Amino acid sequence: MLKEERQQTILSEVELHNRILLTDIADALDVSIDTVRRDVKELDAENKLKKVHGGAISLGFTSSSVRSDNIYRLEQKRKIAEKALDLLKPGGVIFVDGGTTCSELARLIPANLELTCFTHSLPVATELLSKTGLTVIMVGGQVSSESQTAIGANAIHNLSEIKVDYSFIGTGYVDSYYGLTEFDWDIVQVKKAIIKSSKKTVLLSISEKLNSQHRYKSCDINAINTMITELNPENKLLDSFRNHDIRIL
Amino acid sequence: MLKEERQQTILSEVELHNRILLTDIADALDVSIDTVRRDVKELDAENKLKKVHGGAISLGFTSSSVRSDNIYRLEQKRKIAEKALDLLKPGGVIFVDGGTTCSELARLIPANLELTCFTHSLPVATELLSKTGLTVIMVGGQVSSESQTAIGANAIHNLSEIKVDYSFIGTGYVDSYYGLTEFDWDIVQVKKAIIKSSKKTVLLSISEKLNSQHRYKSCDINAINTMITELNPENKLLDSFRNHDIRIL
DNA sequence: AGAATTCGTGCAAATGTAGGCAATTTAATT
DNA sequence: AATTAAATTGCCTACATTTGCACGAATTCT
Repeated sequence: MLKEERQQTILSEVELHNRILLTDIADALDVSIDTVRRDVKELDAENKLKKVHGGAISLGFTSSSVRSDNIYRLEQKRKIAEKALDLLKPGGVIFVDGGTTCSELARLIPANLELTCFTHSLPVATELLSKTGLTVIMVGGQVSSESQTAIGANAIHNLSEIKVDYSFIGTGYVDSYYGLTEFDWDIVQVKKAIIKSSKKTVLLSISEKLNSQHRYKSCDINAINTMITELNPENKLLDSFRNHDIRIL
Repeated sequence: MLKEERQQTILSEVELHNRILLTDIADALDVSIDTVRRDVKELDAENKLKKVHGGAISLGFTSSSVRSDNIYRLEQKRKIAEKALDLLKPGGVIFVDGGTTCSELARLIPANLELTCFTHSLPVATELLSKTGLTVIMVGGQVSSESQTAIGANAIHNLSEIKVDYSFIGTGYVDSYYGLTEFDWDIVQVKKAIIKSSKKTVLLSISEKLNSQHRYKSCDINAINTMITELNPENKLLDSFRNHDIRIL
């Protein structure tokens, strides 16, 4: 049997079944496992498949990091996300909300950090999946096409059964007097559930949202333990939030 | 024997068998290995075939022709998905499994069809969200990075609380005797739960997977109500599935 | 934590490759 | 027809690749 031929067979098997064992292939092709191992190593180097312990898996599954390119105020959001990273500790359990800022946080989480991440956001979950150290748990429920997050009674019920160390949430509007508010009632219900299932809640918000409000209220401002904006913590714009027992980063 | 004639023979052998061994050809044509080697070298230079260590392979057979970003056997999968579309009725409630074939189904569902879709697959959910008529419900749970689907006890529990009209599932391996089998134990548990929560189960599988099996079993073959492959329903390859009360499309 | 796989490296045997060389065949020219 | 030049072929040798095995290290499973 020719080497090329063998590698082609291996590739087909991987594409067909998504995953293969070296032992199975060695058995099927009647060559030693070392040979298969070497083949898989080569194919991996050529980016034809992904080598894993004991076998190989198809690339088609693993490689998808989707991001819509023009995110509003991306630089500010990235700055916020970077500050939030400091709160992450190995072995921690966190919740990551939907929205572009939280997605940016998800993107910046180091791949090797050992962390358990809950989320109800499809894009965040997808992003987090590329990090090897993470355990990702999707909170299910009806998915809102607008926010791409699970909402509704089911999601809220699922949230009621967990308790995380930190939740990182975004908000539509934030005001030191009116607290966190939203345009959408369903979203508000979910935010409430998230906050309830968190020991500490971290708000990620660009400064542009400060001192704005809308019709439905997620929580009072002092339900927030830590607030992160792209601003310097001493910035005047944050003054009105200082006497609320909130840590400002 | 003329050189031209010999090279022609080599070429047709390569086209016929996709590959040849230098030793075989030398033997068959009763010339020295060196001569064959030189011939193959020339043919390779003329791009008539690809020379490899120990022999030659047909150009159409080379791995470089299979780019990894297009899905394996996409055309066949699309054909399957199109057949599956006929089963969808307005107002129906369905479950869509993960995997490339089911993703293709998700992609082809008409945007205006009024349908409630459950899924435990992140890519499928994301795909379905773009259709306005659909209600999408994500089944939550720990997300497997390999399959990008929710698996584990939580997902299974969530599945236990629903009952859908049709579930469209894929499988790693299918055999008329051994039934549906998988590589991964966790996946099997989820498939079982999916089947249990469906009134009818539709299997989507490309014919290449027929008559293959692996170690863990999802279900007997007659747990499947409808089986869809890219083949014509009358195809001989499907014969072994006919006496199992399965509708074959 | 202990057992069982799996991995990676080095090694040796077998097989395949490239290039030089001489013998033979083929083609062309005188 | 004889001669010469070119091409082809087979063989030989030195070198490269491939493959299976052994063994300690690393990883995963229970």
